[in-house]
Amino acid sequence: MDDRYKPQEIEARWQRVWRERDAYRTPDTSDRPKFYCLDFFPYPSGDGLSVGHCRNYVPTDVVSRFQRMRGFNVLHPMGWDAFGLPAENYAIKMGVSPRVTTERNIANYHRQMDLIGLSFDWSREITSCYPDYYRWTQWFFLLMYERGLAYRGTGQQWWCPVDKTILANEQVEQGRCWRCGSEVTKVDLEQWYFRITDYAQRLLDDLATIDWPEKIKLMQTNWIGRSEGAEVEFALPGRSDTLTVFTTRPDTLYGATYMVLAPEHPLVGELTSAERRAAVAAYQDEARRESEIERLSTEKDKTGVFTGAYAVNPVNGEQIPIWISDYVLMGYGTGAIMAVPAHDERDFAFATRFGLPITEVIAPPTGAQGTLSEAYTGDGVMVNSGQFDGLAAPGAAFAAIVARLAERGEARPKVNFKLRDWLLSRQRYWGVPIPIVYCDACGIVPVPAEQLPVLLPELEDYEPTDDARSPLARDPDFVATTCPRCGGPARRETDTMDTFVCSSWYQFRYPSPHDDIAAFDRDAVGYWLPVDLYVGGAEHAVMHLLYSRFFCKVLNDAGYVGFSEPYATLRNQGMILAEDGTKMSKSKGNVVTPDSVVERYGADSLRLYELFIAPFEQSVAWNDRGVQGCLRFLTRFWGFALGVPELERAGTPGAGGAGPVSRGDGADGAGVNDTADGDAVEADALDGDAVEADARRLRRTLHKIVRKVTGDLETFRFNTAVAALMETLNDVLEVWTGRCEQLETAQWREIVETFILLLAPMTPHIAEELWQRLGHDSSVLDAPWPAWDEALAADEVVTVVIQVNGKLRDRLEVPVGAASDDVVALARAAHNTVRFLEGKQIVKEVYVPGKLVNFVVR
RNA sequence: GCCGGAGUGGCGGAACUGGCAGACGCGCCGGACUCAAAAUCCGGUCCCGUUCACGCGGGGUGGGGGUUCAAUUCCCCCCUCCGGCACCA
Repeated sequence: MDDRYKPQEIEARWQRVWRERDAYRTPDTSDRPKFYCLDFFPYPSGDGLSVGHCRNYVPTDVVSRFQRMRGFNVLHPMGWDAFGLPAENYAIKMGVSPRVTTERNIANYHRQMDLIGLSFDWSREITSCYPDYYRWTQWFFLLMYERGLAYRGTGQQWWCPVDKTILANEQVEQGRCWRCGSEVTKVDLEQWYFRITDYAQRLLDDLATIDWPEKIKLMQTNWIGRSEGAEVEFALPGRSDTLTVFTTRPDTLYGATYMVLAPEHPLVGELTSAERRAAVAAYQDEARRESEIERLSTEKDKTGVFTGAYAVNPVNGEQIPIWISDYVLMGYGTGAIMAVPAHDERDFAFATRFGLPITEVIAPPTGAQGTLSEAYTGDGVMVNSGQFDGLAAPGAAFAAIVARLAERGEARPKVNFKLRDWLLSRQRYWGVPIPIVYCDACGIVPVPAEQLPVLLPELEDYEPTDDARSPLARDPDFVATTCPRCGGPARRETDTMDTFVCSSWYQFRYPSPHDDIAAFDRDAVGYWLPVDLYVGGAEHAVMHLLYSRFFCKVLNDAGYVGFSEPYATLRNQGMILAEDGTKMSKSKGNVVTPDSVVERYGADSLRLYELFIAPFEQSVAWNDRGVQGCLRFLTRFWGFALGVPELERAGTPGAGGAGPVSRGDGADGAGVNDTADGDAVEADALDGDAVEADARRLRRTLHKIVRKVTGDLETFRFNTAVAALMETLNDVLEVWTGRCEQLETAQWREIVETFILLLAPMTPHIAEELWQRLGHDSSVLDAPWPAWDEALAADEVVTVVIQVNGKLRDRLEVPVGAASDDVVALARAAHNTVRFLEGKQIVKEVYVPGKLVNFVVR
């Protein structure tokens, strides 16, 4: 047998063997505890996987293998979020069906995942663009519809002029389309929504029950945007209706000196006086034309116009002018505000610009200002507020004012959320058809579940249009149907669903991926879910991760599942940047693929480096030379591992068993090297002779590394696990190459086999190969994870640091548990310490057992 | 602007509860092997000073202050970078 380490050769061989043995098949039932380990649902892009994607897949694979060795029944599946715009855009450009390119991309992803040795159970593969999957996506839509959670609504919506589709709120970032980056505009359209706002409070509350990164929880909390306040009615002179505003500071009501409506507010037309009509209409027009980027800019000066109308402040009966301005948003609260310039920065800027009165009603702790140079938004005491003067604000004042106005029905406590309903219809082809039919007689009719799927037809022409209609609208065979209710002629809905709908429920599909009577098997889902470990990038914090939680809660309410959070533990991997520290991108030509790395260094070295490169959650620049370092480590381990059976065959008697072996200069030299300073002589005395010391030391090292790697894998500290393995191998090889005959062969075997087991989750191919070469018939995949003995891992001797006035002066080796008086006495006499104590008075002695002695001297 | 996170050698990083700063890896320097190169192996590698040398001393974790016998770690102020939100009343 060739004894050189040839990673590509053994990796290809074992991958074939594992495939033939179906080694990654997860049984549906098992006596073992379950562990569901899931990666974010990937979109199979034409660019294939980069080493950046591996930063996600390698750690989850390591955890899956680790948990399997620890006795869990592990579900580690993979599938494809296969609908979406890139394939469709490519189809428009090249005339190739998105189905064809998507399948090609999937095949490539699958190949690359196999190449790096991922242990997916491919029998559970799911593909969201296949009818056997999207049939159930449509079923979920019907479930939402039945429960009153899917509705059609009109309103101003985000429109991406490049992708030619409507976008949900979460999918617009700083006024730009999350996918293509072009500026979005607003259009009025009737669209389909999911009523996620009904779940706002629960989506917020349940964050406390899940083990997710605080950063993600915070982002969701901010996105949901709960704020407590009150609704207050302002009377309109000469009219029977009132103007309702939402405010979080009812305690500032006496300072409300004007009101502002959003330009789109429905009452603007009616309220505007004849002489202001032209100016108001011009402003509304301007606001409508303005791009979202311009409108959202907080830099620009406030703009607005007076409507000529007035409202009555309910606390003091004063008439205050009503303005319109684009700084008030129609989509939040009531689209109208009471403006309190003295205590709100935006109102202050507006009032200053237009010369509106500013009345101070909250005095800061330093006393009332009289004239304000900026808005005071802090806590204080009410002033200029009639009977309420002197109340603490907002604290007591908030409740007092609301209670007083509530008596007359002019105010009520109110909680508002920033979260909006999820707009899910898309005017594009490559998505799930919405299972709805429009009948002239019956109106909106859902397609009955037994008639699903509504199949997505193949088209000749995928080009989207500017009129906000899906390309499906051009296919008469698709559009024309009969009404499921009355049997009369009807038209199909031609919009498709946001692909985030597909990915909101896929985690329920893997336990029963081929179920053709339900979206999922309840027992299987009851066994496997919630997902125990979910891993993906932080960029989906308020999109997929929010939608998916919402779906789970709806299923819970509908009685399909007994839990309301789908992902118990979430972790976000850091990004891998190119070697120059910039983002990897095809256009810059700096993408590193797993293919190129595997070709040069092998999959195990790639995997090891992905783990070693940095803490899991941290972004970091790629460095090919780092992979080289991992290959060196594996090569050195390979040589050692093969040397052990060789030693066994040579029949060299072990030193321990055959009694102390006199080794002359070599052993002495090593001993001196090992315990260079004089203090260490004591340690040797404890352990008996030097031969025995090596055996004991390596046994301790071995138990320590098992403890270390186990703990690190449990807590996602892969980088330090790898570093510790490298360090331990260095220690082991020092004895192995210098004086291997000092240990019994049985101990060498124990060391090498334990090492193989520790490496198995991270570098499965080399582990399996060496496991076989060491004489095992069964696969290392099913070997039990090694245990450690706390007593054997415990140190016998510790290094105690000696400080004088906090400065390091010397070190001392003492037995664990040595009496503190003895240690301090030894420390005081240590040869370097003495120089610093001479002629000084010791005012304090600090002894931290097993750690350090500090003499404070004067 | 607001809310988070992070600043440690030439580079990636380690130091888990306040207790030896720089583990491990890369790179670099020197050496061995080689006709040569690659690979591999051995030694060195935070900065300054001092010593023939083993050593020894001083400084040092973005900057400034503080608490403590002791601070990369805790507190206050400031600077820089990254991420999120962005007129949400």
